[in-house]
Amino acid sequence: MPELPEVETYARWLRGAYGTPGLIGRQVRRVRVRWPAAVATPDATLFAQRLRGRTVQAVARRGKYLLWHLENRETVLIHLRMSGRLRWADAPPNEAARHLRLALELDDGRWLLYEDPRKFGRWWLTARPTTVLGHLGPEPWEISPDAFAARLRARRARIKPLLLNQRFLAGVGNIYADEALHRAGIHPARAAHTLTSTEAARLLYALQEVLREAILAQGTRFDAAYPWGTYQQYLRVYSREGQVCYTCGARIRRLRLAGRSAHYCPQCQPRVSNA
DNA sequence: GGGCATGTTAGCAC
DNA sequence: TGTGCTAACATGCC
Repeated sequence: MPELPEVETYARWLRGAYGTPGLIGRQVRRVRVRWPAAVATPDATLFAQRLRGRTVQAVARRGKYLLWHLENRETVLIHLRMSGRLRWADAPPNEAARHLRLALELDDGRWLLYEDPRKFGRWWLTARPTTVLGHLGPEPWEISPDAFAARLRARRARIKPLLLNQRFLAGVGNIYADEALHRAGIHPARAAHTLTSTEAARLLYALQEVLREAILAQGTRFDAAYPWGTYQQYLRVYSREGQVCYTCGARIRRLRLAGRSAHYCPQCQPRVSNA
């Protein structure tokens, strides 16, 4: 579920924003792995051994990954995928706790719980985070409009699935891809190389704006999978199939592209160039 | 029961 | 090599 704004919100929360003490400076006292497959590397037993006693020096984000930099130069990486979530608890997790996959006790007595109903999320502990992150493309604010336009010209894929490709661009998921394409007036099935440089620049700015606004809103809350966020009230196309476009009054449509839903306004986002 | 889901990857066809 | 399609991962919701 979480895309860049939701993961960024988690990173800020783990740094102690939003009124709860964070993770910075805390030592991990105990590690309980309830679902060993949640740990990608090393194996769950080794992961627990190596993480115990470590101190978190900094929390960062890259794309949709959360990063904890430890005092021994190792890094914890977490990808929440579709349904992973984190929360604080004051007591050890109940043995019957449903969906609990991993739990950490800190030196201040609190527990950080990782729950993941669908079991898609993964944790890594490594001295070389680039082995996990190396494939990621730039985030939308790490590329110039000219460079972005040039990369689009080199691709024949349709623009919407391309925006979801983390090698091409890091951090953009289904919600914000749809929202940015609508804001830029670009049809999701347009071939990337047919975008003019004007359209490419408009799309890049739209991505930056949508993500920045969503971070300010602490992300988008749809169900129990993500506890915060108010951006759902600003969505203009995502999950609005059949409803009226706020811009032009046409009915929002849904399209199947690369196995994912694409929501768009047929009037604001024509199939031909809109430069 | 069927279809859907804020994510990612592998295998295969073209 | 790039692209698209399907399945897989595993579960819950409508």
